[in-house]
Amino acid sequence: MAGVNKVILLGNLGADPEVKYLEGDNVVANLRLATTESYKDRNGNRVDQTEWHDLELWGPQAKIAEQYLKKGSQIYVEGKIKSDTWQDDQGQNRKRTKIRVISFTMVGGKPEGMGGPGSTAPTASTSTPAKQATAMNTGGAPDISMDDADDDLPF
Amino acid sequence: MAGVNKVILLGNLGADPEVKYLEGDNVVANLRLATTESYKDRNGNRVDQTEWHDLELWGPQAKIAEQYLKKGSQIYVEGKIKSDTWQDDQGQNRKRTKIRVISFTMVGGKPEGMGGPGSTAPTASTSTPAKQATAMNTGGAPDISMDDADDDLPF
Amino acid sequence: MAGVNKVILLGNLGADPEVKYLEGDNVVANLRLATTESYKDRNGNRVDQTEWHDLELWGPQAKIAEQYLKKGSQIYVEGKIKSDTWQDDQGQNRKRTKIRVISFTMVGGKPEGMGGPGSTAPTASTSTPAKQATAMNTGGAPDISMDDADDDLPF
Amino acid sequence: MAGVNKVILLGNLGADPEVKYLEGDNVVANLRLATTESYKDRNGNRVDQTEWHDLELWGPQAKIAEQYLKKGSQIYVEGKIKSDTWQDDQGQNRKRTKIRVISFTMVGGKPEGMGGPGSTAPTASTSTPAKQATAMNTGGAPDISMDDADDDLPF
DNA sequence: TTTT
DNA sequence: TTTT
Repeated sequence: MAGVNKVILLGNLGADPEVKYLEGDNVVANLRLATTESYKDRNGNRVDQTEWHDLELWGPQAKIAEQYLKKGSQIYVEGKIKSDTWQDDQGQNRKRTKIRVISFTMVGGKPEGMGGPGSTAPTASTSTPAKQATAMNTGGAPDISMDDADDDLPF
Repeated sequence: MAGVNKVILLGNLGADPEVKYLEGDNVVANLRLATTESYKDRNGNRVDQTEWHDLELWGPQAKIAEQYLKKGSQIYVEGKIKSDTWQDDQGQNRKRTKIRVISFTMVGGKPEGMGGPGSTAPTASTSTPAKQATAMNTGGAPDISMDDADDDLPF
Repeated sequence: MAGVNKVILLGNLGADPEVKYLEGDNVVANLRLATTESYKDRNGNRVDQTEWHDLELWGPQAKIAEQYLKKGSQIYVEGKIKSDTWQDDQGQNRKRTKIRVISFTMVGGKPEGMGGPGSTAPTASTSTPAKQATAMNTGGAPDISMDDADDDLPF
Repeated sequence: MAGVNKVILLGNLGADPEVKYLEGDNVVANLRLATTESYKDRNGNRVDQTEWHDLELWGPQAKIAEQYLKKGSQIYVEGKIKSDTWQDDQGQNRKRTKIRVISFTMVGGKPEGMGGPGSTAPTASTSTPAKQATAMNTGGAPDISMDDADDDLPF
């Protein structure tokens, strides 16, 4: 049935991306993203509330994340909620929820360590012409709008 | 820092709302929402993938949900991701993620038992006049756009 | 530079789709969508405010719209804002804004005239196997999640 | 009827905000926002496509925009589509579409001239204590999540 | 556990 | 011009 499962996040990475290269050309990156909201409590005091999100990126996006993102990077993300369920050692049902990223884009300009000589490897755009070039042409700040609908990923 | 944490869902309820009346006028409703996505696997076979979401509504929204929603209802939801973390009996860190609903609206026409004179329980609108009226005045089909930003809820 | 231009609509069609078949296999459908919002004015009177949106769909989506949507259909839409600018006869700059639909889905169950014998033309799924089938397999209610990023449309 | 009319934009201002102070305490700000999308045409050449959006902000938001935003600022915006229709001199029906901003937030760090002690005009926070403080407390980078649903604006 |  |  027709359904919509959409997540939109804007926040900062709490750590560098964790990237794993799997067999069969697959790459997965895991990111920790903080979204912070400020509000006033009933006494008028400002309170910051931070929510931490586990993001998962696959394929070319994982590589771009590895290359350009690091702790503190501010990104805009579109994705969907995805949970894993399993039984733990005690036979209890467990559930873990993460965000499967559909697209993301860096905001707020280039990361500090970027733009220096050789820092944005010019070979990137030639080695993976179509999608990697996307990142190169924006001057280092990856602008990723590719849809992963056809990725046929193993889950 | 400025952050965005937004969820948009369109799906069907897997069960009737579970509503709890708490001390101090507070009401909370929990909903189970299914969003189903269809795609083709690498063999061209159609696969349905259902994600189950735990929704939480507070105050007037909880009452409207109790009044109008039931198993099978199709709703559009805006909310935000919210996790609880705690330690279980074994001293392990646990996390549970749910969707705090900001606004929702029923889609696909009125529920079957609705629309006749007096069919919308009059007690609901008297207990919380202002906002409940929102639902009443649309002829029974709740159209809820109220923001809960000022609810000053206990979390 | 990285940008986001996203529109999310849920509303009803004010008229049947207008479909044009162009040279070179292209098809375009134009829809008029109403989104209605209810609010209370300063006197506590309920006011309905309707916004009309011009939607534009291309290719397989246009055909699915032609086949399944009609005046009154309730749909959920994701798209982006797109304006045309030109000079009119008086040499004045003119601008027209429409929504280029990325994906849409019908909500609220099948249209009335659907489901009967022959009503969901079986030839549709064979003539455009991959994407048209998406609509067929949902039993008539089109569930369209295809991205049109690669359509390479003439604008 | 229940409807959804939601716009999400991430882009840069093409000019400084234009702010008008109206009778009766009302303030309105108009912004020009560019969202740029990159794609490859059928020859594999990268093409940048920029869409310009007319944003309209009212009340406290207009003042915050005036105070903190300027040409080039990168902002994330949520709003809704709103059109004005009228007849021009020739008796022709005309339509102009703009985005009524519900909330916005600056991205990419503070503006350059900001952050020092006293650098954020203290008069702003006193004139509209509650909401302006939102901007003050984030260290100058306005983080605005207020809903304008209750503004009861003159349109 | 929903829906088509 | 839709819908409730």
